[in-house]
This record gives sequence, structure tokens and C-alpha cells, in this order.
Amino acid sequence: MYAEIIMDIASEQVDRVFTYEVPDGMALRPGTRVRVPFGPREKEGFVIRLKKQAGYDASKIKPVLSALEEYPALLPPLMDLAFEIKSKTHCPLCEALRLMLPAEMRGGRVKIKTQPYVRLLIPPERVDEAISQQGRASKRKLLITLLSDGRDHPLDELKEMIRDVRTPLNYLVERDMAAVIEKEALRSPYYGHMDAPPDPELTDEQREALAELIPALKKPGKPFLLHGVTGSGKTEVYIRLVREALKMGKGAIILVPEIVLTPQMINWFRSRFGDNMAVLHSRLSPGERYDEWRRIRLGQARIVIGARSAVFAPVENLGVLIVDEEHEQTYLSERFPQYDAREIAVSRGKREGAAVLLASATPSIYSYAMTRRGDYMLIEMPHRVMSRPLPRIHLVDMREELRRGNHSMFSSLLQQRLETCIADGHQAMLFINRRGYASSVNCRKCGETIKCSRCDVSMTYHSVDHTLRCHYCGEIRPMPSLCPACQSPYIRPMGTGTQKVQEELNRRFPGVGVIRMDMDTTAGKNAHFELVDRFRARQAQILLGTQMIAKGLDFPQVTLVGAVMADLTLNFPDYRAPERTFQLLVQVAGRAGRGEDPGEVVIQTYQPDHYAIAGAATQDYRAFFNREFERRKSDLYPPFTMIVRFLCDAKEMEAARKTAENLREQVIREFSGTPLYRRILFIRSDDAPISRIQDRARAHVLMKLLNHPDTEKILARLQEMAGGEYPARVQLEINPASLA
DNA sequence: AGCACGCCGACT
DNA sequence: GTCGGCGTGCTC
Repeated sequence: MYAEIIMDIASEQVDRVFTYEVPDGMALRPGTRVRVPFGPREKEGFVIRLKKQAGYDASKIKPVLSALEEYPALLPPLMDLAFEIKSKTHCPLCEALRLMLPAEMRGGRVKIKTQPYVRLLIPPERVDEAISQQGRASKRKLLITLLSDGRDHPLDELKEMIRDVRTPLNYLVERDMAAVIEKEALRSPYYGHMDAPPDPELTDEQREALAELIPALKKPGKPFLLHGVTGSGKTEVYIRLVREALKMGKGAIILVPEIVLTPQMINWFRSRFGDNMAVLHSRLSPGERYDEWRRIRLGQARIVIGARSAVFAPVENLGVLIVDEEHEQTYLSERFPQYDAREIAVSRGKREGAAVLLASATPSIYSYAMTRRGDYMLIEMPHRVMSRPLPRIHLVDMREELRRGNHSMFSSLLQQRLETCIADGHQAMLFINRRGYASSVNCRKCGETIKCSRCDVSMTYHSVDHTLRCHYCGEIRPMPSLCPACQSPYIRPMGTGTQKVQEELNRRFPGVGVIRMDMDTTAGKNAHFELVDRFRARQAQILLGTQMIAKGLDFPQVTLVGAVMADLTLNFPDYRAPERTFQLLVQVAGRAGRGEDPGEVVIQTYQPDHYAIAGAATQDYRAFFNREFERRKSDLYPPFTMIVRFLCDAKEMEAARKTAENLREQVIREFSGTPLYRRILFIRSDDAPISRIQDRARAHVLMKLLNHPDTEKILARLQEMAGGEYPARVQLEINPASLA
């Protein structure tokens, strides 16, 4: 018996099968990971296929050394999916296969899950003496007493019994009276069972949605797009659908955009499904991730909730794949191979006969367009649960405010509504999509803008520590007092960010608690949860933040939501700017009025007539879609075309530019005069909009290709070109999330 | 990806 | 005369 093996080496040069002999008695199946001799070394590889005939010079064939697991790590349908990804993105097969496994599984260093335990080092006969020596340090006495039973105690357990146990423990550890040791954890990482709340009564809309969805578990057809307004109870639909799948003995995968943003959803699922559920996301420790993956692979957990990469979770007999907030950018992988988790979900669902449900309050233009073409089935839930009204939305024209002499960042309406909200004891959320204090620092004399020395972007002023920061590379510099170019003292911060809004709030509403949530205040591992908890516990009346507060959060006490500068995203140089603006504003508005009291939203803008902003104010998705769809068609943007680019980066701009120019010429030379050339609507090479990031110069070749079956051939060739040798590093991006 | 083999400059 | 630069080429 022989096995065709792909080496676990990410290189095009070994991206082909190698034939090995399977020793007698070794049970191998396709998908099993193996250790094999490869050249002078040993390597890991994947069994792709078994065969009777070697089909290769028998004297050169070596035997498989061992299987790395007793079960195939790759399920057959996921292997097929890897082949599909390879053919779509033209990456080595090994790279596609790696997506299916937790990273820590590779390289032979399978981590063993450990947990800190505390052990007392004082001999039993001297314990009493030690206790009496602690004087009035009651926590130390208690700790020694607890540990004196001779057992090792889990640190977590001690933390629950003694508040701030770290202090007495450090004291004992420093004096060699106790030690913290890592032991293999025997429990699954679960916090025990949670009481399931009673099932809520379904609304008519939820019932109708389920009536369409549940039959698809038995007889899958086209993917579904569920368009349900914020607060319409989509999560309950997911739960019922998953429960039906379980009843049929099938598994489920639920993708969420960012785990930290959806703790509530996780809790809901955990309380309903308990240990039958696994969670996969980047904040798990490597050991936890591996354990969760194994629980799924071995069938102990049939339900998976996770971020993007969970679409590859090894669930057998998959019944349903759900993509929550399907319009989110996070479903596009930014690393290579670049994949779109939504596309994978659709493909995997079709391959494995599972129902696919994409859902959002603000569907992506792409997915909604698919329902118009009849490729996806549309389900609508236009009303909130408990007949709660959608919040009332006010648009404020900030140009008008300026004309009336109000030069501040708060319109008189927002100011007045904030006052009322605070006086009524309610809570408010303020949203501004820029962190820091100001967008840039400019000199009023010479016009100089202070830029980062390593990136071609203006630096942002941070008032807390009076520094300038680059949001691309993290460089921090003190704020200068003189213009670096002309030495004049007339430099000052321009624009508005979260910090400046906070300062203004403190001035206008002295004594009112403000919590600011942005990248700067959520750096720590749990900072995000702590801030959310503090706001929920009403320790502050105003939550101020960037887009991280726009989504998923559910604070019943919030009655007022303000978008301080709604135009910020609209002015991004990106064809998706209107789509993003609309989505963000609708999501932000959806944070208001989720409890008993009705909500109110104030959107401040300089472009109240823009269809993205006016559309968000009326919450009319369909009208927005129709308008945006027409614009995409007339301006030739996706989904009618594909935006493709070679991104070239190098130490020197000259190398990046030369590479880009070379690639552009190659493309033209290759296709001009062929029928394929008509598919290339546009090609040009240029410095990238951000021409330097982290001290790498960036140039690109931007192309627009007409969507057509032929286009595949062009992409395949472009992919090959990207793999060539150039003075700069080259990456081919297809419909990238950003063109920066 | 490694790691060999392989053909040209500065050292004992 | 030898050590070593890293340019092509192979790994079942």
C-alpha cells in the first residue's frame, strides 16, 4: 500500500504529492497527519490518497514513519474545501490545509493544558508555628491554613475564597513557604452549567422564519439571507434552528464577527447547550484552542461558535452554518490565503448538505444582490420583539449649526437631549469613529502637517499624555511646541477624536461619569469586558467610543444615542464608504431603546442629504440598497466588477515602483490583443494611498475586472505573475477590504 | 522550506 | 592551497 502525501511545508516548490510506502499494520486514512523522512530530515505531512500502485521509482520510495494522530485530523469534505481554496487563491495546498487545524497542533509540540496550583512548602509540623508568626496578617494566616491540608490547591479556587489572594501569596512565595506550580488541567475549560432561561415566546416573524429554515435542515437548497432589524430577535431564531439540527443528530457552526463583541450571544447559547458547545476564537490560549478543536473533532461538542476561522471547524454531519452580522468586514481574512468566510460557508454548506443562514440588520450589498438574482432566499423580520418601536432618529445639519453661530462639536439638539437623558437618570452612548484627540496637527503659518517618520500618514494628537501617535505603526512622539518645518509657534490639533469629545463632555457635564472605549482604553486583555460591565452597572451615564461600541451591545437603559460626526466614514476614499456609513449608523442607532423606554438617536452630519445618511435616518434598507446598487452598476464597482491589485512593498520606493510598473507592463503585454483584454476595464500603477507603512515603501497596480466566467483565467495568470521574482515583495489582493 | 551541491574571493 | 559566499535544484 502507498500513500500520496503533501508535505507540511508552505512553498510552491514542494506543492505536489510525494509517494510513500505504508508499512504493514499501519492504519492510515486520507486526512491523517504523518511523520515521514524527507530528504535529509523528517517532516510532517498530510495523507491525501491511498493507492495500490507506487507509480514512482520503487528504489527511491521511503516508508511512512508514524501517524501523528490515531484519527484523520482532516475530514474529507474539509480536504475538498482545501482543494477549492487552492484553486481559487492559488496558494500551496498545504496552506489551505493548515486553515483547517489549530496552529499549535503542527510541529509536534502539542501543548498540554495546565492550570496554576499552589503548594505549601512548610513541613506539617511547622505549620502552626508559621501561622503564629504572621501576626495580624489575617489573609496570610487564612491562606496557610487552607493549604495546610497537604493538597495542592488550584489558584482559581483560592482566588474565590480570599479576595486579592495575590498579595499574601506573593509574600509566601518570596520566602519559599509556598510555590505556584503548573499542573495538567483535568477539567474542560467550562465554567460549569448555567441555568437556562425559559424559552421566550416566539414572535410571528420568528415563527415564520423558522418555518422556512427548519425544512432546509432536511433538504438543503439555496442559502438564506435573514434581514432582521436590530432588536428583532435573530439570536432566538439561531437557537431554535440549532436545536432542531441537534434533534436530527446534526451539528452546527455559528460565525460571529468578533467574540469579544458578542459575550451575550455566547452566554445565551451556553445556557441552552452547555458542554455540547465549543468556542473558537483568537483570544483563547493555544492550549484551550487545541482542546476545543479536539472536543469538536471527537464529536464531544456538536455546536461551534467562533470567529472567521471557525468556518473550518471539524464538525461532522453538519446541519447548519449561520453567519451572524454577515456584512462585517471581519469575515474577510487579511492574511494569506485570503478567504471570505461567508463564501466558504456557502460552499461548505452546499458540499456537506447543510443549511446556510446569513443574517444582518444591514446586509452587505453583495448578499442582498444575491437575493435579487434568486441565488439566496430572502427572509425578513422588519419588527422588533415585544413590539418595541425602532428609535426615533433626528438628523442635524451641522452646517446650519455653524451658521447659527454654534462652533462646537455638539449641536443644540444633542446638547439638550443629553441634558434631559442625564436628568432622567438614563444612559447615553456617543459614537465617533476616530480615536485620539484630533486627526492631525497642522501649522497655520506654513501649512505643514506632522507625519509619522515611518508611515505616510498624519499623526494623531493624544491629549492625555500630550503625545503624537501613529495609528498604523504605533510610533509615539512628544507634541512639539514649534512647527518642525518653519519653527513658528502656530501649530495646533485639527479635527475631532474620542479624547477631544471626552474633554468637551467633562467641561459641559461636570460630575457626569463618562466611559471612553477605543483602542487606547481597551488594550488590556479584559479591559473591554470591564468597561462594558462598569457601564452596565451604571457607574457612568455616558459611554463614548469608536465603532467598537456600535455593534452587538445590549444596554436596556440606553435611551439616547448620538453620532457626533456621521460623515467620517463617508469621506474614506473607498467605493464601500456609503455602504459602511449606512451600516455603521443603523447599527449605532440600534443601540437605543432596547429596554422599556423608547430610544432616540441624534445623527450630526455635514451631508444630511447624502443617501447613506438620509437612508440610515429613515432606516430604510431597501431604498438604500436600490440607490447604492444603481451607483455600483453605473460606476462599475463590485458586485459588477472585481477590484484586484498587486501590492508591492520594499525598503525603497524605487524598488516598489519599478516592480509595480513591471507588473503592469506584463499584464498589458500578456493580454492585449486577446479576447480577455476586454475584461480588464482599468489598469494603472501608482504609489499606494499610504505610500509608506512601518518603513516599507508601497506601490500598487490597481485593476478593475469585469465579472465574467473568463475572469478566472486572468486571475490565475495574475497569481502566477505575483509569484515571480521582483525587487519588491508582491501580493495579489482580490476585492481587498482596504486599498490603503 | 531546508539543505545539498557547486563554482569564485580573502585567509592560514 | 583551503574556508566560505550564497546561486540553482531536489526532496517520494
